[in-house]
Amino acid sequence: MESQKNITIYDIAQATNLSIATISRIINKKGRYSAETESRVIKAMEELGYTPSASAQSLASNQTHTIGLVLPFWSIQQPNDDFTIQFLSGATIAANHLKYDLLLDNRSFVPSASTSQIIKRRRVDGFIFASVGNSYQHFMAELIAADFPTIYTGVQLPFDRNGNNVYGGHEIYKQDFLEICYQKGYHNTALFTSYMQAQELQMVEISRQIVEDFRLKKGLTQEQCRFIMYDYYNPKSFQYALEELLTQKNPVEAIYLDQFPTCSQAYSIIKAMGLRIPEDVAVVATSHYSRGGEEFSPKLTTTYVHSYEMGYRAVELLVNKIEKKGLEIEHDVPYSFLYRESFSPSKKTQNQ
Amino acid sequence: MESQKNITIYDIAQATNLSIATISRIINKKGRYSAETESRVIKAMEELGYTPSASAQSLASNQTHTIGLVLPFWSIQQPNDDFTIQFLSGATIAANHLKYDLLLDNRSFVPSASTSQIIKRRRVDGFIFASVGNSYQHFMAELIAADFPTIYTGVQLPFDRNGNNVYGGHEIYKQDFLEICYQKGYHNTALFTSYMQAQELQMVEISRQIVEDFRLKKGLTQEQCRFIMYDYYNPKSFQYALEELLTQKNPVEAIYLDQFPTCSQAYSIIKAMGLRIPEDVAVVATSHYSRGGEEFSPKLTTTYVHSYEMGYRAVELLVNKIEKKGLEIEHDVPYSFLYRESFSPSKKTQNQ
DNA sequence: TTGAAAGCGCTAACAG
DNA sequence: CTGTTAGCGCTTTCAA
Repeated sequence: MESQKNITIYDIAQATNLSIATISRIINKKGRYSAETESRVIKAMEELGYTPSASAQSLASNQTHTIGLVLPFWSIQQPNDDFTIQFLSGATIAANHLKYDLLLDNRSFVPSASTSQIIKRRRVDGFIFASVGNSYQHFMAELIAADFPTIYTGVQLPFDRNGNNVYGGHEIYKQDFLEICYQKGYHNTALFTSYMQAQELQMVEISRQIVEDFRLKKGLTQEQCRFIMYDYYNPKSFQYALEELLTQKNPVEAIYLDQFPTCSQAYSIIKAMGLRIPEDVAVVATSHYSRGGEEFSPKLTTTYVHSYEMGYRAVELLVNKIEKKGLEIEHDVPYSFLYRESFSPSKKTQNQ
Repeated sequence: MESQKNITIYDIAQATNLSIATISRIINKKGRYSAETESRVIKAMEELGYTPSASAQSLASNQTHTIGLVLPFWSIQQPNDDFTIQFLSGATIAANHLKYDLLLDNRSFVPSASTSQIIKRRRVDGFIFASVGNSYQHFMAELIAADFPTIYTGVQLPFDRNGNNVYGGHEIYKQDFLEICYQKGYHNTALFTSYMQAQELQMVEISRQIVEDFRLKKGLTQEQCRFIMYDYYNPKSFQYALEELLTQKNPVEAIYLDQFPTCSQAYSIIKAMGLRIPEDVAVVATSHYSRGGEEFSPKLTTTYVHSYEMGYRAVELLVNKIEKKGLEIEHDVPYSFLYRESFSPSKKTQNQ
């Protein structure tokens, strides 16, 4: 490895007979300089293969052009997390466009760290919290209170008065499913929620609440609108639950699932019982990428949560905040109800 | 937001009546200083809420304590990528332990960027390329040639003389599957490989090659050991292929799949034909997390690729390189063949 | 339009 | 064991 002297802004100042101040202006496209000077400088930079040092820039400008990204806690190995990977994709692309870097910054938020320290460390210009649950609420509250650029996913939090969130319809799409079923003439429905070891039960409770609220609102019985929690890693648990629903006096006509593997299982079970999808029972599930569901047969109807878009939007919103551009950016990323074969737009016509 | 003066190393030098040099030594646990001084300094740092500025440290020390992580190109939305998410988890944890940050650095590698510029930008101390395919080989070659700390996943590349890779058995476990079937008395086997739009066909070819090589080695016919490529998003394509294999004169006795959703489909199809797993046909698949397969019924036998471990190991190796510790770290992360119900350890005994 | 010079906050010889 | 001092490479007034 050649130990050649690192070429700096001084070298290119020298090469062009200009001062480093001018070079700096040109690098940052800031202040005034003649077009002629600019092209001369750019030429010199290319010839000498000059690239500004990121840390020198940060130190002098007090900006890092870096976004801290906090993802759900990693140490527990869990099955496919489409949300995270899609969110990450979108965030990466957006960061590229806006010329920011993404720092995976779970490290800043160790229990001992104080928010002010995190801010003062000046490692990043802002933070994005992607679906991290409650564990980070404390940090988020402080960050937001300190007016440090912060964006998080999900519904707006009580302590957040400025809408620092990007919302993908999380609590909404399950409600909508129930509503749609109700309107399309599906009379017995069930909403399944998976439970995995060591996962926050809070999510499960939210779903349970949605179902209860819906029942109340429409005056439905437990039988007409069920909430069912099952153990993800115990296929029998799901199987028994589903089989029972399918064989009772008034069998379920539509089910909602939150995991693709479970959908596959559901398909197996239903077919094994000699029932048809969607004629005998309709199936709907959550997906985080657009084609999710197409690999099923019959193709699966999904509530497609635009996780990719959410990641993109989160970065846009954050950069807007960091650079105080004051643009009006929509915080809401609506999900799509993607009708496919497993759920008929109308219950009435399906048996024709 | 209070515009209070930022507290720096000078402030804490003043508060303790020491010089900044001593403070710096204590921050970095480098050089000599008395225990008494140390505790005094630490106390002062806590009281004043001091945190060193990351960019100042980088500028002065020419180290960033940051690792650039390059993941497979994101713009194409694809289904669940367990490898990536697990790899990322492991890398995050390792980086935490070793006190490094992870920078998602697809941005450095835009077509226009030259490797030397990337290095000179000094944004990171080293790079990890996780399963990025051939698109980055050019960069990797230059980086390695320039002796810049670099680690990548997969088999060692021809231009890499130093073993800068971490290997998870990728080309091996499919071979092993065939070998195990052969030994256990499964005589007709098929290895399925999914094909997704816009994905590199190269991966598919590697699998095809494995099958051909195995046939040659054992003197098997096409019927005894098949390679089958199917369209992931066209379930019928898989279904027809599998049904045919199952109904021919000498039906397949064991199949290998590379996608979980496809496994689910296979289960459906097999059961719908009135066949049993594993008595009539055994099923094995790749998984990237340990419990993957348990959600199937009967539980799925998998070749469990330790992606999490690979991520962890990659970071360890890279840091070892960056800090020139010269530790002997194993590059190989063996996969595990996890026997579960869908594949009997012995074909002979299963019908008892 | 350009230049001079004072930092930004920290590290690392070197001297004591 | 501790202090002095010269950078690290760039940004940013303030003058010219």
